[in-house]
Amino acid sequence: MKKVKKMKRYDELLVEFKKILKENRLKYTIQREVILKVLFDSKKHTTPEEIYDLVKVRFPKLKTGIATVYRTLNLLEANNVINSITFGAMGKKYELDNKPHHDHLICDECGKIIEFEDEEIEIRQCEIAKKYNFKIKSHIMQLHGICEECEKGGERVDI
Amino acid sequence: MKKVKKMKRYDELLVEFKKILKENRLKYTIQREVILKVLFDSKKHTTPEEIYDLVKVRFPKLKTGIATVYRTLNLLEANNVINSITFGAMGKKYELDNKPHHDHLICDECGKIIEFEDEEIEIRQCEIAKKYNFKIKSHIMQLHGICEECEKGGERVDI
DNA sequence: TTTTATGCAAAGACTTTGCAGGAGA
DNA sequence: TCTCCTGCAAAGTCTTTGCATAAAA
Repeated sequence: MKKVKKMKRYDELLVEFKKILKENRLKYTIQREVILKVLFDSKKHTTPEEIYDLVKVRFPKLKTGIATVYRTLNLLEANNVINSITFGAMGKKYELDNKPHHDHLICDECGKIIEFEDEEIEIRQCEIAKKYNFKIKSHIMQLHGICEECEKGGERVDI
Repeated sequence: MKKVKKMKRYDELLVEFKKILKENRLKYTIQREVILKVLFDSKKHTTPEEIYDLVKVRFPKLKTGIATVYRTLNLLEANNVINSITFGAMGKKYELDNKPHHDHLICDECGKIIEFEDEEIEIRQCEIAKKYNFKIKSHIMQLHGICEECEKGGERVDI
């Protein structure tokens, strides 16, 4: 039941990604790799628009279109290389599926996201699922509220 | 800490809604009530489009525009009369905030939503929040997977 | 050579907004 | 009367799609 996920290095991730491409008869392109790289380096949850901008800044010679970003994100998500998370009005954000399972504390004031893991909750979730004969594949848990800094009147932080 | 919410009758809900309108110097209109009524009667999570259609079917004489539906939903949500929940690609859905706090099991196959309550998880969430000095205002927990019927190869159900 | 990707621009889906007329307080 | 609402249509977002060209296999 318990699946421990080890943080992958970038080269491992790339090998895995190329394998997925091959299995689906898709082609390796520099745009696809660059988007993966940007996601790998991003330590936060990132919107398609932000990814597009990062690609333009870091690889200015490569003319990458926003459509390719969307297409690649959909591809990566469909193959479980990345996850998406949707906040109220803030839209969809992506992160690499490259760390142990975790959930999120989200500050509704500054938008900051704090990640945490809690085995006890995971266990309880399995029990609940069992009660309903439901087979859990994934879950989303977001605790919304006000973070310590905002409570004290801190500054605005980027997510 | 523990706030037990009793299921309200429609007349109680309406009184509360009128109070909110008054407090915000907003006007009572038949469109606003009708949208609230449709939400009250709907036992499922409902999209703006569905609410719009229901209003047209149930109150055909009233020419209600989709813009009013959106405006009213935003108003109701801002005043915590309704909650919204966002599923992956299925868009935003609303439900009356009129039952004890609960979370959702969501079948990725047929889209069915099963609601459940679990005090143990709520307690654990408070502990986690305390650890991060985070003040929780609300939370979202969705367990995604396959429901019993779909696992057995059941039929498609509307949410 | 064959197939799939890409960028661009156009189209789509969903939601919000501006406005003039209409309804509530 | 004065203010807020409404429907309509137009404008905004965000995302996807069609197409001709370009790049990978």
